[in-house]
Amino acid sequence: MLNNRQQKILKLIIDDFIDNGLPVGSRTISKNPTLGISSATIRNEMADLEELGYIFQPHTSAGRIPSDLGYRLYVDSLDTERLLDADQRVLIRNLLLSGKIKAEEIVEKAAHLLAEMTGLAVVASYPGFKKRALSNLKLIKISDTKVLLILVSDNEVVKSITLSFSGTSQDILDLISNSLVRNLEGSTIEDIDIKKISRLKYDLRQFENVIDYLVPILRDSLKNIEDDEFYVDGFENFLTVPEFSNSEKARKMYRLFEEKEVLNELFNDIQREGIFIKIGDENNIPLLNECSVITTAYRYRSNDLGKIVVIGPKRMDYRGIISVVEYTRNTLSDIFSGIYL
Amino acid sequence: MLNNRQQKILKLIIDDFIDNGLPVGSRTISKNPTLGISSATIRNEMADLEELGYIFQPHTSAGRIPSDLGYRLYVDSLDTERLLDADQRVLIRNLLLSGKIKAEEIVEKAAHLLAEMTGLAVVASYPGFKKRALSNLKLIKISDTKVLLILVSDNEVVKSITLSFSGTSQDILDLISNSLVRNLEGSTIEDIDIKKISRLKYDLRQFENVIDYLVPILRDSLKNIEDDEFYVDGFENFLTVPEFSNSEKARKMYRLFEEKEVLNELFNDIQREGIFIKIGDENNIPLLNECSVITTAYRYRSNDLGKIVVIGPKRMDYRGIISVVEYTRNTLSDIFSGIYL
DNA sequence: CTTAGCACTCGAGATAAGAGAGTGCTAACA
DNA sequence: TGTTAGCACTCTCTTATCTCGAGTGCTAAG
Repeated sequence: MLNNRQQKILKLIIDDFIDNGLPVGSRTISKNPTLGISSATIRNEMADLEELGYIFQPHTSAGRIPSDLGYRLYVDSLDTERLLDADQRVLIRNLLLSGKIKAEEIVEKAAHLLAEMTGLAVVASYPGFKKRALSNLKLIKISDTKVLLILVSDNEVVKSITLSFSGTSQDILDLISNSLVRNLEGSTIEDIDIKKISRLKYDLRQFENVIDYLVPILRDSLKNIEDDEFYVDGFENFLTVPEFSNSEKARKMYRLFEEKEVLNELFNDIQREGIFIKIGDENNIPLLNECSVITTAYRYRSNDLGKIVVIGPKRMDYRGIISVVEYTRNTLSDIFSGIYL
Repeated sequence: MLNNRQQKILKLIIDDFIDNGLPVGSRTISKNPTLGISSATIRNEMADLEELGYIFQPHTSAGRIPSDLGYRLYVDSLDTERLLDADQRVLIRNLLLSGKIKAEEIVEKAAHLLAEMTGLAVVASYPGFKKRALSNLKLIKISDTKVLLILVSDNEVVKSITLSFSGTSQDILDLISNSLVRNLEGSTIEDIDIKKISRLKYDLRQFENVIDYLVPILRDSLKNIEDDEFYVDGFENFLTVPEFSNSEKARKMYRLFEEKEVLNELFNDIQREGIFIKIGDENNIPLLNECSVITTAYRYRSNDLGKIVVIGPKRMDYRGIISVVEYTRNTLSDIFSGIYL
């Protein structure tokens, strides 16, 4: 569609606009020595690029700004070769490996790191839980009226639920826990139903009344487990972007990051393998029509564990950001897959 | 110091400024029928109030704005009698009592509720943990290389810590857990030291090597427990306040809520019983010099459990907000003290 | 002590003028 | 046929100037 020179000009326009945020004029481009053509020629090419929909003018007699289509072509033709130097790689890996070993905390650290390195907002979902197999379970007495149910999945994620449950000793809870583990181990957590739970009745006939009391409570709390917690970081970065520093927009953006339904929609959007980018109107969520959204999934062995979403203005350093996101995703996957043990 | 009429005028000025956010002129005040004096007289009084430091003019020929001192007098002379009607009380109580029974979640719900009802930002600290006595403990195997340590305090708060610890079965972990509970129960969590932990050696001589491996890991992780988690809600409200919608200020504010050291400073400030208010420059944190900060502690029986801090512009509806904060605090204390069981 | 009257101040908003960046078009040139 | 210099034109942004009006402080009379 576009000839070589047009592509080159488009790239120069977008590079310049990403750097400066101002409409790019023909003179600016003509100064580029690798091009060697005058501003008048550039103007002609620009008029063509505009007609084709890759750039537009905010008003007559202004420079050009890339359209969503322009950004799309730009992003698709980026060579996403290794951009990070060894130092940066070591830095990311060491930070992610240092200290924390709780799955949630590692994800949070990765998201925080990404927010800092990209200067954008980052939302991450925690490792999935409901679809995983149960690997361990424990009931712990908290008070006379409360018991904590701890569930461990085979991907090493832990959830705890407080139950209203009174008048049982820790010893009996231990027996029940052991029996439950024996009976439920290996089941997918979302598949645990009352039948499976009820099996423990046969194990522990002597505590029948306690178990009759416990079973419905257990069932209800297992039903209520949700995989819809998100970690948000770097929102403040939106406040520095001129396009969003308008208080009303900033507020709407903040709201967006707090609403689980919207985040669920964002996270459940179809996506390709690897790094997936949606630009402007390509986003289904209207509020993100002025943004670009970069999504990727971190993995446990060969299954998606959770996702990381980077959100920023369309005017962002795609190359750099893609590199950082990709390397962070890979490192995270490696950590969860036990490469670094 | 101030005569009756002056106090009345000051109150009217502040009420008007809180409502409208614009400097208050003498004519506006003179319209008040309960006063029955002309604007010229008001002007004289205003000049006196200004000389005494209770109000000031943003520029010559503008109306008056309350100073910190003015707000202080205003707040101190508020009758904080019951302002909430029965409906609101029932609403708050029911919302806090519905559903959640995990301590952290109840605090979060209360903070969220406060943020919504006051339209301000709310920061809450979770129930204290380190200074409480240990009431239960459990080691749970997560994977071949990780063990989860669950600690329960006597005020029913639960903390979990992931340990790097490999090659032990859940059965042995159960034995160790039981012995640890026996040996440590009742100790303050921050007082648990290597001596106390080491006692379990005598209980479980047959697992001596496992225990030698575990003891330093346990000690280190107990040392690292911190009571410095905060829940923040309602930041978006700052984005609607004209005084703060300036993006640079908003960003600084956002930062403030993310920095643990600053929040620690905020929470560890001296405070009186009940509801404690700091206005403008009374705040030690420079960023809050344009804000009023309302602090209160929720309690477990007769000990402070954690604090709730409401932060907003100095121009806020003190009466209404104090009432809501107070009632929420009391309800929260009642819930934690077991009144509603 | 209170108040009407009045000159004065100052910010906010409207209007106008100019500068400057950038365009599209035309005509000449290689 | 593609490229370029030249030029008139457009539109935003900035700055300066003016006016309006709310509000003040002061004075003098009630």
